[in-house]
Amino acid sequence: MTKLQIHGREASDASDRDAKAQAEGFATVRQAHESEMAEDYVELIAELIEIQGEARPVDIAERLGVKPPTVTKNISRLKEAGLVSRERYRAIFLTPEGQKLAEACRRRHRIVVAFLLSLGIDEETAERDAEGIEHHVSETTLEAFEAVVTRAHEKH
Amino acid sequence: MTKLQIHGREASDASDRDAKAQAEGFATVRQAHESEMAEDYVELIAELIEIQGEARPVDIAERLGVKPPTVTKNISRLKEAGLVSRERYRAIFLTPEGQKLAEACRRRHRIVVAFLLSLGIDEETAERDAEGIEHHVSETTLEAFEAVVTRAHEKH
DNA sequence: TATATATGTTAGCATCGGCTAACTTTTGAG
DNA sequence: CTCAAAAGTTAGCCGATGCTAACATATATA
Repeated sequence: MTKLQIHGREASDASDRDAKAQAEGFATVRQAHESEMAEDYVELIAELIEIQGEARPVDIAERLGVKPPTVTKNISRLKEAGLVSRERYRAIFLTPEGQKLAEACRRRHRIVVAFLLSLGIDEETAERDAEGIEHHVSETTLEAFEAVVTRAHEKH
Repeated sequence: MTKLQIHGREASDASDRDAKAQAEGFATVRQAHESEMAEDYVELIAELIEIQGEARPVDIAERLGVKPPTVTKNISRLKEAGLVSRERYRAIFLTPEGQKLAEACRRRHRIVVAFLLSLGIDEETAERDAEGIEHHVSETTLEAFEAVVTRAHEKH
């Protein structure tokens, strides 16, 4: 097949690689979206257990801004995924795996918020943006954020 | 109703406000997700028109890492939304509104990438993370990013 | 110009994560 | 202890965004 055709694709190897890398990037974002629900829930459940001693659907629904049936449905998905344990009508607990994920999410969240604050962004915006950004930050970028925060603290 | 009950919610006004703010944050993230598809498509269409002279479904599919029928379906959604114009089996064009959105997205994308690079992150990771992050960056945060990039450039 | 191949569309399906309405269970106040 | 209200669940709906299989159209080359 001849190269550089007008319609029949395959312009060059370079743009093929570009396209592939781009496609992988979008795939990564789509995967991140799939785990966002789980991450948001376990993070919130850990938070609620810490401040209230237990996590109940009604509180989760209120804080996520969704209705109780949505929470019920998603909690059962998390149970299937092995992240939470629970019996009908009872409070929700994290499995060891869920705790591990929650801990990682909370660390990441803290770092992203601290990083945004260190740029001079106001607290409310920092929290809001962090909520969306945190799910899309690679470990590499997270470490860079952490370094900035540390440096900002050193300069007190 | 008495306050600070074990089961009957309403712990305090402060935590009520917290919960509300948190819920709004999650709502913002969900809204961002709804516009992500449109933003990714118009951004990519503008890019393809620039580098190839036209945007065809096959290229969009390849670069997004999805199958052609998905592109057909989403393009028709964008057409309904008034962002693209097109006739069956022909290349895709952006309406003035679509061009405006594409331009805003590309500017935001450029800033986020430049910002991550200025933190010392490698190009591939910067591109990958930017793809996910860009949809969740408020104008406030974007300006802070821009300022960091500008300062980094000034330092030669 | 005829036709094989590349491109594009349609139809039909699945999953995810929202919702409302209606029902069940738990809880706490009287 | 009873029973009303709060909390939780179930059933059934919707829209978004993916997919495959089958079909339609356009294009380029023999």
